[in-house]
Amino acid sequence: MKTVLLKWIEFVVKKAQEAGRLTDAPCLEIPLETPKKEGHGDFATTLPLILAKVEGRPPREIATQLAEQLNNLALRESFEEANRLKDGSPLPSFEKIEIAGPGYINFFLTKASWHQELINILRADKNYGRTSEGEGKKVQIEFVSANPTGPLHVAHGRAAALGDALARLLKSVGYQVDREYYINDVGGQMDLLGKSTYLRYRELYGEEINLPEEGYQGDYIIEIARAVRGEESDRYMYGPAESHLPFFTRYSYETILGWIRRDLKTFRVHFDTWTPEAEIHQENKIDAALKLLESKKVLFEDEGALWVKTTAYGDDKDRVVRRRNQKLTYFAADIAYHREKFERGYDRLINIWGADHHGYIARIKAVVEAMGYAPKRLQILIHQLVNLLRDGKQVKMSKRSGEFITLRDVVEEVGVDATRFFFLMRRSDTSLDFDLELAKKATNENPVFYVQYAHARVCSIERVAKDRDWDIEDVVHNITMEELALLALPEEQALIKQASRYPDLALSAAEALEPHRMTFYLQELAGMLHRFYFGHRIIIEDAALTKARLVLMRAIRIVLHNGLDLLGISAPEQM
RNA sequence: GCGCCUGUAGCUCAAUCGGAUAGAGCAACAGCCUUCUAAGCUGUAGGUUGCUGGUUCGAUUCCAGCCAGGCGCACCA
Repeated sequence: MKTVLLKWIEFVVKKAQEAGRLTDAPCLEIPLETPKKEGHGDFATTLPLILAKVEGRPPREIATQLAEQLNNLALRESFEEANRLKDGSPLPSFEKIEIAGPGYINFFLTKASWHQELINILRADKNYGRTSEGEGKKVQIEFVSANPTGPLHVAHGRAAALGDALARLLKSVGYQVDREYYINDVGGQMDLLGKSTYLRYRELYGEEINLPEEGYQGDYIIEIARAVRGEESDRYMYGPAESHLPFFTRYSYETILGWIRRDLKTFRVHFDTWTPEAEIHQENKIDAALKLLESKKVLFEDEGALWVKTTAYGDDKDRVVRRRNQKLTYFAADIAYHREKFERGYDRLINIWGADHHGYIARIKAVVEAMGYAPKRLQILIHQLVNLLRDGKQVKMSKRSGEFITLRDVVEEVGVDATRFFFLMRRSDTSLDFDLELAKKATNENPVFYVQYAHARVCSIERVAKDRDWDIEDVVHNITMEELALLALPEEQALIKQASRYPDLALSAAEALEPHRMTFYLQELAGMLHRFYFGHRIIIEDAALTKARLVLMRAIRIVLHNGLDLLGISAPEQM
C-alpha cells in the first residue's frame, strides 16, 4: 500500500520536474509516514517542507501545486499504465488529498482501498509481508560464537534470539541468509579447560587438588570429569599429566560443544555453518591473509613481533598479529576468518557481538578496509549485556567462578517463546533486565502471551464459526468487495490499517536491524484485536456482516502469525 | 585519562532515516464474566525527554560542552 503510493508521488514529482514546475534537484528519498492522528489522514508526506529550501518558495505553495497533480486523473492514468507492466498492486483511490500545517500533504484513502488490502492479505497469506528488496543478495550473520568452555548463559541467549530474528527478517525481505557460529577452539583457554577437567577427575579419586586461579570452577567441569571416569575408569590417574591433557581438552571441548548445539536447537536457533578457529589456522589461511596485508604495506616488525598498522584506518593503536614468541594472535586468525568470509562471496557480513567486545570493532573494521573490502559490507551489531535479576536483586555471574544461570535453565523455566520475546523486546544496544522470577510467572505481565492469546482467540472464533456451519475457507476465498464494504466501523478500519502496515514494518525492521520493532507492532495489533473482540461480536445474526468480519479476523490472524514467525515464536491455535 | 553505548511517566521501555498534541505495559485506584477463550476489556492518573547552548519553519532525534550509569582500553580469547 505504502510502496505503491510512494511510487505515485515519485512519479508526480518527476513529471513536475520534466515540466519545469520543480527544479531538477535530486530528491533523495520521499518521506511518507502514517500520522499518529486520525485527522491527519492515512498517509502524510513532508516533501514540500523539504523542497521549500531548494525551491526557494513557501512550502504551502509547493504543497498546493503537488496536491493538484496528485489529483490529476490524466496523470494517474499514465501512471497506472506504466505500473501495470511491473505487476504493482493497484494505486489506491483517494477520498481526498489535503494540505495542512506548515506544508504537509495528507492522503485520505477510500474505504474500498483498505478493503482491497484485506483481500491482498488473504491472497498472500503466509507470504504477506515478504518482499524482494534484498534482491537475493547474500548475507551472512555470525552470532553467539560463545567459547566452548562452558554452557551458554543468558547473554548468549540474547545474541541467539537477536541473530536468528534478524536472519528471518532479512530473509523475508529478499536476502539470502546464512547463519554462522565461529568456534574459538584455539588458545590458552582450551588448555585451561582441559587442565580444569583433569584436576577435577583426579579429585574424584580422592586427590586433593588446587584449581588454578584462572581455572574453570563450574560444577559442569565436575560433571564432565565424572563422565570421563565412567568411560575410562582410572587409566588417566597414572603417568605424566602432560600426556593426558590433550585428551581432557578434547573431551571437555566436545562435551561442551554438544551442550551448546543441543541448547541452541532447543531454543530453535539453527546454524548453517560451524567454523572452528582451528580450521582457519590450517591450510595457510592466516599466511595468505597476512601476505595480502603485506602487499598493502600495513605490516611492520617491532621488538620481534609482527604488527598491523590499523591506526592508518582509524584504530587508536596498532595491533600485534604474531607475538615475539612467534605464536599467532587471536586477531591474526580473525583477520583470516573475515577475509575468508568475503571470499566465500557474501555481499554483506553482520557480526553480533556482546558489548564487552566493542573495543574490537575499530581494529577489525580497519583491517577489513586495509585488505581492500568496502568497510560498509561489514556491520557489527553490539548488544549490551543482560542484567540477570532474581526478585529484583542482581545475580552476579562469572564463567570462571562457575556461578551463572544458563540459557537452558531459563528456557526450561520460562519456555522458548517467552524467552525469545523477552530478549527481542528491547533495542539491542540497551542493557536488558531479565528478572527470572518475573519471567517465570508467565502471567499477563509477560507480553508474549498477550500476542499469542490474540492469535489463539481468532482461531477460537473460527472454531466456533465452523461449529455453526460456516465454511471459513469458502468465505475467505470468495469474499467480494461489496461484502467487505460492510466493514465500515472506525475500529474495523483501524484494524485493517494496522494489519496493512505489516509489510512496511518488516522492511524497516530488517533495514534497521531492529527486530524489537516487530514486538511492539505485534503488541499493538494484538491490543486492537482484543479491544475489538470485547466490543463487537463476530458471529452474529447478520450473515453478511459475519462473513465480512470473519475475513477481517482471518487477515489479523495471518499478520499475527507471520509476525510471530519472524521472531521465531510460535502462534498457538489454542491456549 | 581515552573510546563505545545509554539517560524519556514511580518501574521497564517505545516514538516510523528532523515532523503535527512524546506513547505502551507494569505498579495504583474504580469497574466488566448465563454470550465467539476474563492469559481479556473499560475508565482515572502520571512528563521542563539528564543539564546548558547551537543548527531551522520545527529537536526526544542532529552538533558541542558538561553531569550520571554501563562496558571496554593485552604480544588473553
